[in-house]
This record gives sequence, structure tokens and C-alpha cells, in this order.
Amino acid sequence: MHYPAKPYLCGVMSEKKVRVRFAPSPTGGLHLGGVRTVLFNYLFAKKHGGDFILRIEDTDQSRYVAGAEQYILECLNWCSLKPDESPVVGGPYAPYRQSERKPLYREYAERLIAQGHAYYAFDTPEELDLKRKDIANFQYGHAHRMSMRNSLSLPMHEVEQLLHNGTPHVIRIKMPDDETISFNDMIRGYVSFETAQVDDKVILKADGMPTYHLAVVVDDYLMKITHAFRGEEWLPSAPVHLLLWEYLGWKDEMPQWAHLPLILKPDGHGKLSKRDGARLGFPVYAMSWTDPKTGEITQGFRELGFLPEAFVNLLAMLGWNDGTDQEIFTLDELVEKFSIDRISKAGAKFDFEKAKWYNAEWIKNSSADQLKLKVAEVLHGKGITIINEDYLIKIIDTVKDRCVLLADFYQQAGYFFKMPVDYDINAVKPKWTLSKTEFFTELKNALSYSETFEPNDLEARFKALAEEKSLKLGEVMLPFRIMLVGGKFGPHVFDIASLLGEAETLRRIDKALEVFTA
RNA sequence: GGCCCGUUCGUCUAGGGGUUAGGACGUUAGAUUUUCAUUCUAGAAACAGGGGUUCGAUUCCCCUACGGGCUACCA
Repeated sequence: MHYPAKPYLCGVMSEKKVRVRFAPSPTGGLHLGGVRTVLFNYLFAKKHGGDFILRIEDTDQSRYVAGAEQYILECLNWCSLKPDESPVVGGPYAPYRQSERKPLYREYAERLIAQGHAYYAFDTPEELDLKRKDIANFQYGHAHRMSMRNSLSLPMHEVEQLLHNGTPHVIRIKMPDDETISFNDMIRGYVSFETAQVDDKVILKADGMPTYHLAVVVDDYLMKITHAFRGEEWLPSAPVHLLLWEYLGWKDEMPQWAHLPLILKPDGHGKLSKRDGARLGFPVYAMSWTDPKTGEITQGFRELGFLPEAFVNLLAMLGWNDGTDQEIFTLDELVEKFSIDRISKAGAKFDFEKAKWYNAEWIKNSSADQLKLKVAEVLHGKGITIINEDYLIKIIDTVKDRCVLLADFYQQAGYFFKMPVDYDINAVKPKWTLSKTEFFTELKNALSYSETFEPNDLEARFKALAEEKSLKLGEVMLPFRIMLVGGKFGPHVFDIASLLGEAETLRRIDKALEVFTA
């Protein structure tokens, strides 16, 4: 059986309004690959004037984690990828939590049984384990289903008795013995499978909840999803979904599938996981996540000091490009330029160095005004309270080119608000001389004999005094910097002095002199 | 093991039957900056292998190798 590709009309999308969904399972922090899936969903929807829906796939009650759903919502909000319909904003196809749609699924599963496309199975987990141990490569499928305890193998009266007694059971799809199922993936093109290789997946669990397989089909249908994006790890179960769409009689309304390439570990191989972040020293989650049970905190991109614009930008470039050399994109530009046929097929190893480069670019290209709130927050976290916004703006403008992460603003701007406590004493002390003490003592007068406190003026006075004292500029510039900043970094030293102002500059010279000559 | 997907510099990728195989990150060297960073210039660095098809394959086809995914009453 072949499911032909519907014509994929890029930008035309005449017949139906585009509707896509992101359907995470609320089991913990949101992985960067998850955010990329959201992003591609969102970009595709917005590009085609469609809707982006958030649906919570919480069908596994044993894996439910408190707070995870709220966390996901916050992530989307932080990235500005706001759903048009979701458990919180609601929508015409509510509820958007599968746990709240539970009663709905059984009916469809029963319908499949009535049609002979599914069956009850009474095997206990223990029995299944045993079989798997007994028979190498055991698959619950055409080869073994008749030797299991289910409504296909058992006499009808026995099945009725078991059901009547409320015996725990699941419902499994009955895969055809020997068919070829194929479809046209928007990213991969023609893909095909032999049904004989696929097992009879459980579609309704003993607790009455559907598994992903049933839930995704029923909800995508009911929610009128037109295009389904998901990670490549779902490709092997696609034939189950395809068959379900057909058996339920909805084949003509099946969404077009797009299986996204995976994001891989930077070293070695395999899917990128939370553990890799901890091991290699970079975040994997969008935002910090605290495990409610263990209290363990996993740091996220947001808390490490990434701008959401940069995060979205770098994620978009992991597996997609617009065909030009452009690498920095705003969300709006991405929406405008996004196209599925420019998504690559191969998985991408995550490169944290490049990720940081994106953030540095975004910081450099942002205005001080755009950054001020975030920088103020960073400084505030270090005990610095901003009282003069104009001052902060000027400082951001002079230091933002040297910051890669927002947190760097503390190192790069903190000394504008706080006199240095620790000095890079080794850079000055060994070469300190009495004439330097003299120089700086007199420098205070030299600098204060002026109505202005402009960099050029300060520099001229500084140089004149150095010459007068027969000191090489290099001998006193660095000490001056360390007096004001504490270390060997920062913008031009006279810019710093100018920004600091006369009183503060003189104060720092005094204080540092004490330390240097002690 | 079986099935499915994939393979261009270290990494992300552009390209596509005839190209000096392009860009970016990182890296190396130099310039600028009397700190550091930014910036600028230059350099090293890739079509997995073997068969076809073809006048010609990195590009199309097949095989192999390698990598990845799946193989739960998890998603």
C-alpha cells in the first residue's frame, strides 16, 4: 500500500489552513532538540499563515513530572514561540492535554477491533518478559501472536469471560502479515516499510490510556493537523501511524509528515542528552530545570546568559539554511525565509563554540537599550543596584563587544559600579617604584585641574605628566588601568576614567596607591 | 541480530555531471588596539571506499564500510 504524496504547495496552501502541533511529554526539562522542533513547527505555520498548537502528551502517568508542563510553556514564551492554541490559552479543539481526553481514545480502539484491525491482548508484562527471554528477537506480530493470549488466539467465550471479569488487558493493532507501506516524507522523500517487520504495537494500555501511537493519530485528526513534524526517531513507527489513519477511515486527511534530523553529541556519537551537557560543560535544556524529586538542577541556556534571539537563531541553523551565507537571522526573517526543502537530512553534532559565537553576535548587534534590563539583572544578581540608567546605557555601549554571555557583563562592567576589591597585584607590584608613587600622587592634581573630564583631555594630561617625570607611558598605563579596573582587561583606560568621573577616579587612585605601596 | 535513515574541511554547511569545491565556527600567522576583547588580512583544512552510467563523476545508480535511529502497556 502506498500513501502518495499530496502535492506540497509551498506558499500556496490553497485548500486547508495550515495547522501544526508540538506535542511534548511533560517529563522534565525541554531539550534543545525539542525547542528546534517547536521552532520548525512555528516557522512553517507562520510562514504559511497557519496555526501552531501545543498539545501535552501526558499519557504515561508513571512518567508524569510536576511542573514540567509549566516549564515548557515558559520555554516557549522565552523563545517567543507562542502557541495559538494550548492548554492555557485554550482553543476550539480543547482539551489540549491527552490525559483529559482519555475517554475518547477507547472508542476508536474498539472501533478498530470491530473492524478486525486490532485485538485484545491479555498477556501480563511478566509473560511478555518471559517470551522475550525465551525467543530471540521476539516480536509480538504475525509470527507469534497466535501463541499469545489474545482475542485472536483464544476462543470467543473465553475472551468474553476475561473481559467480563475485568481482566487487565491492552489493545494491539493487528499489523498485516505481508504488505509494503510507503509514504512521502517532506524531508526524506519516499520511505517504505514491510509490515511483516513491524510488531503489533499496543495502542491502548491496561490503564485505559492510549499509547503515543493511537493518541497522535486520533488527536492529529481531531485537531485537524495538516503537517506533522517530529524527530527522526519516530520514523520506524510511521507505518503503524499510517495504517491507523487508514483503518480509522481518515486517510484523506492525514497530515504530511516531516521527520527532522537528530541533534547529536559533539564528541562520539548518538543523540545529544542531558548527561552530555553535564559531561562536556554546556547546557542542553533551554532553561534551568530543577528535578522536583531529587532537587537536582540542570542549567539551561537562559540562565547561562544566552539571549533568546541567539538561542532561536542557532537552533534554526542546526539543520537548516537559507542557501546564502547569512547566518544571523531574527525570528521574523526566519519566518519569511523558512522552507522545508532546505532542511538537511543528516543529523548535526552540536557545537557549543559556535553557539557562543551566535550569542556574542547577538549581544554586539543589540542596542544598549535592548540589553539594559538583562544586564541590570545580571549586575543585580551580583549585588549591584543600578540607579542611573543613562550611566548603564553608556557602559553597555562601551563593553558589549567584549561579552559572549550575558553573565560576562559582570566582569566587563561591574567595576564601573564597584571599586575593585582584588587587584592584579602581580602585574604592578614587582615593577613598582617610588617615582610611580610620585607620578600617581601628582596625577590626581593633573587630572582635576580641568573643567571637563573627557578621554582625550585626560590622555593628554596623563602623557604630559609622564613625560615630565621621565616615565615611559607603558610603565604607568597598565598600573592606571589596574587601579581603575582591578585587572588587565576592559576598554580604553581613559574612556573608563571619563565614565567613572573625576571624584571616583581620584578615589580609586588613592585606594590603589595604598595597596600597591603597602 | 532485524528494520529504517544518513555520509562534502575537526564542527555546522553551500554546491552539484566539466568549479581554483564556497561560507561560518574553531584553529594558525600577521596588522590594529601601550591591557584584554573586538575588528581586519592571510593560511592550513573536506567530497568514506569500490563498482557502474557517461566523453567526463564529488554530483546519478548499485554494493560495501561507517555512523545514527528504532526494536516497551516511554514518548
